[in-house]
Amino acid sequence: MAFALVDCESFYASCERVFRPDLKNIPIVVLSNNDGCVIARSTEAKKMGIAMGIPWFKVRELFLKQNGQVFSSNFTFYGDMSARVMNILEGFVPRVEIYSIDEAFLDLDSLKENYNLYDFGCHIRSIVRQWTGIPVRIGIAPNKTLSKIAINEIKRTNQPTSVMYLSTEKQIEEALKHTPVHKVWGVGRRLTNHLNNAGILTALDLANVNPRNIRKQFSVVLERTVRELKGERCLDLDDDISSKKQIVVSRSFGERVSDLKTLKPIVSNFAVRAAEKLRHERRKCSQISVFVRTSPFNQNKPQHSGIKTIELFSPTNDTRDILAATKKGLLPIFKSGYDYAKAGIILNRFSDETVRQQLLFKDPDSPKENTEFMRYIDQMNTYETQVYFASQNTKKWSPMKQNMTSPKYTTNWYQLPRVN
DNA sequence: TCTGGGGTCCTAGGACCC
DNA sequence: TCTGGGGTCCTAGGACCC
Repeated sequence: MAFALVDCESFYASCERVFRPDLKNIPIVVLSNNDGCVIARSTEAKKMGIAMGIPWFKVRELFLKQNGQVFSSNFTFYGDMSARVMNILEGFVPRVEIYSIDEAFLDLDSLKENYNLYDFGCHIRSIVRQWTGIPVRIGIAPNKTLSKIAINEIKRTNQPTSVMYLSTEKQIEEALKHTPVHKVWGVGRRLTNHLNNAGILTALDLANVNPRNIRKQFSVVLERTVRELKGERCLDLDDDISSKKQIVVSRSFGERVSDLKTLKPIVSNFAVRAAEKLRHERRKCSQISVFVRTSPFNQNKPQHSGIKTIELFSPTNDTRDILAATKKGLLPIFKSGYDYAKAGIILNRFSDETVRQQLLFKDPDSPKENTEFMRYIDQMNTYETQVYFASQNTKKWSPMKQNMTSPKYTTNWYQLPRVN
């Protein structure tokens, strides 16, 4: 009984390298939107001491002086590369859970009993590398939490094959002994403090406590973690793609926004994008939240954050309904006199697209809901937005600063790589 | 000067019901 | 005048993840 965790090495940085072989061995960092902070680093950049999440302005000088290469984030490209990797993985076993853009869990229980899982891992790794150019690590263990531990062990010991199989109790114990408790999946900053105070410093310490006591003192969540460290399987694979529960579209602004006239079209853009995502998932939603907030880093300026949730009479995925609700939600939370730094839309309460609720009474704001109509708009906008809604900001998707983006190598005909 | 975006799960407490 | 106890559902917020 085992799960495998496949984890792409420095994913965004590796993507940038696929079509730029000249960047081999060169430190690479990828920045968040607005070129705000560092969200990915190649091994070389990590060695330079560039921390994850650090604001770019703090390390810029040092990094460029040492001939580092920097990229603005290019999520269209990374998303496409991710889909290619996941597609390959889905060819190996029937049950795959795509956990994040750069990680997937594989259920290996369907394989024959005498199958050599370690060799299988090496095979997967070499195929993914050959077909996509992306290097992956593969951790194999009896459950999800331990497969995460296996990945950490590959990093810690610099395992040359990048594959590790924790099968015997002795191997597991050895790995746990070397894992500080804050590296355990599900143990964050708060819990680390509490656990350390209680004398629990390593994953092995945590594995040796009584799960019932942990539940009483902490939570069921941590109890499950403890049980998994002991080898029990508490977390199953979730390979149901329709199980998504919410869709969020939000951005920080490149420049602060303080008037409603500017804010409205920006938020409308978020709503349009959220509705597109919802239709792409073939779902409808019946609850929409709008939020705005000032920058929490700007302590000497007045702070305000507001969220308004709008309930819909019947589920919809029509952009016009979502725009109408967004407008209704934005007005009560907007207060003038503040410099807003971020806003967003959250869609909740999903149902299947085919569900159509009949209204008992005809409501004056009755939903516009026209699936066919929206389908045509989506088709026209597949590659580039051609049709806008009147309330949108047609110039830019949001006021965002981004200057160092690589080409959309794999998704745009005009940006294909050239061989000279 | 400059600090991401998109998710999940759990819990406490309020509203409401009988 | 006196004013219960037990339950469910919902929401906001916290903690965590990549």
